[in-house]
Amino acid sequence: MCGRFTLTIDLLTFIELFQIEIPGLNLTPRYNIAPSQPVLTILKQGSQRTAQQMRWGLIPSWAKEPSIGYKMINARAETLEEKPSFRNSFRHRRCLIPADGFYEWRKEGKQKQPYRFTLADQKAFAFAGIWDRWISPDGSEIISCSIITTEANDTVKPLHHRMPVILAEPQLQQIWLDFDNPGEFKGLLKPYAGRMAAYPVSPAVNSPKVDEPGLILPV
DNA sequence: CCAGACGTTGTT
DNA sequence: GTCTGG
DNA sequence: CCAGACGTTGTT
DNA sequence: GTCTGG
Repeated sequence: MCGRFTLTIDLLTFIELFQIEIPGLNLTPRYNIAPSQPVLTILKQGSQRTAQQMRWGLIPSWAKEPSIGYKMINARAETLEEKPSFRNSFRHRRCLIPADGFYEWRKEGKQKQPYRFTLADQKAFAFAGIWDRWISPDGSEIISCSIITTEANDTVKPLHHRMPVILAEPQLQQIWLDFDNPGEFKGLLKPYAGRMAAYPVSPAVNSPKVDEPGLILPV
């Protein structure tokens, strides 16, 4: 599962890691990115990469109401090829969603204790994402996205049985954007096999309105 | 044929 | 309990 | 994901 | 838009 994440890197790191320069991009560090908010994504445009702000929570093009997006923040890797809401996006509209951490919660007594997960080296990575375009009755457009989930790996398993698909290697990220043959992606949508780190953080992160550096400090 | 759903997570 | 908002 | 709202009537 | 249920 993935319902909250972070992206705290600076612009130079972003350019080096994702091989894309976006004129005028203001990469404000984010410590609590929540569903329904705009997220920074990377997609392929011809042979180039381009960046696009999207709403997190995929609204299928045929939806009558945009509120359906609140239920579409994650898409299960196991059923991507079948689900009417995701299938065409999976085939034709994949994206990378840069991040350097994500949160999971565990009930501890009556409290919900949040934990932050990162790669062991703390470097930024990308979630595998899909997107769609929705046109409202008045003609305005919303581009929205969903984060793919898979089984949890050994680091996440103690907290939850699902985790987002993490693409850490630039080569895998490129394949995710490029493939047009299903055989090429099968290996990508697996629990992350590299080393990760996890630590408890302040419950201040529970409120999606809070977005400040203290949220990623260990408690 | 038309009507109605289309999703995930977590909890029981 | 369920939906919307962030 | 979690937090917070969830409604109508009538009055200003 | 496309699939499932009736």
